Amino acid sequence: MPELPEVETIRRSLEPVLVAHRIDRVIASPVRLREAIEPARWTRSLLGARLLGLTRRGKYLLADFGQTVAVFHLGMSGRLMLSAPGRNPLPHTHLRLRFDHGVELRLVDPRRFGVAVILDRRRLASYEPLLRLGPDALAAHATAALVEAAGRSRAPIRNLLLDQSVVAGLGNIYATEALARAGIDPLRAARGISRRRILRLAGSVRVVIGEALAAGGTTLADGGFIDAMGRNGYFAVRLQVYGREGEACPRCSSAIVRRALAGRSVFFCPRCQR
DNA sequence: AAGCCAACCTGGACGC
DNA sequence: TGCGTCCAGGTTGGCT
Repeated sequence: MPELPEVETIRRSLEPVLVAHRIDRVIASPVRLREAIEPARWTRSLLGARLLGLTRRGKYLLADFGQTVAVFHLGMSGRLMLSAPGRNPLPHTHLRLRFDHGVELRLVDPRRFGVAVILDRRRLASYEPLLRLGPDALAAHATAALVEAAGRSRAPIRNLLLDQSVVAGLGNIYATEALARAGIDPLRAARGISRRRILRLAGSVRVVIGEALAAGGTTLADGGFIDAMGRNGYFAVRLQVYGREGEACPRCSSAIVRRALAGRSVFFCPRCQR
């Protein structure tokens, strides 16, 4: 579900509410997400700890508690939400962190593809999933990283955009939309695309992510994404091709096509995207 | 050795 | 109503 704009939207909604507050209760379920949650470790590490800051790397959210850092990834169905401690938790609530001003942060993740780990600050730098990430899609050198990787790769350009070790933060929606705006066929081998067009694609990535951020992310019809305050994102109405199989391309009115690529849907206009 | 793909899960939408 | 099938915003490890 959440790609860079959604994770950043969540980060921004949590930051003013939680930073500088201490945790006074931890309720963790020993559930298996991508890695197992260890309740005792969460309690031991976080009880009494003050949240110093919230940062984001790609789709990962990092909560800095000084000694320790909590690392979150929301997978496909994860939500971080704020609620009053007394309210009944939603099904699939795996983690509840109550802060000293009576606000509770809850991690809900039905499909359990997410990540919630507590790391010693010293071990943060050697945490594999973060080590693997390429530059953040919003970082200045993301463009250079994309140009460089595209020059070496025979993979379809859509797959390259999804590869977090090339550029971190893009998922299927924004990769698909960036390709539409750049007028590039998602199935084309990265290496076969001119440098000039890859540069244009890098620009489209930046524009799409920027617009999605301004809209507070993408909430599809199923209502999957909401920020920590329960608000929708409004970028769905601006999607040009994603989820629009059979609809008219906004530029040329040709029917938008859906294909499976690496087991995932990709949408494009066969006329505008070459 | 890069790149495909099944697997990890649940839930919702759809067809019969 | 119910049951089966397909699909979903992500990542990884194993295979070719």
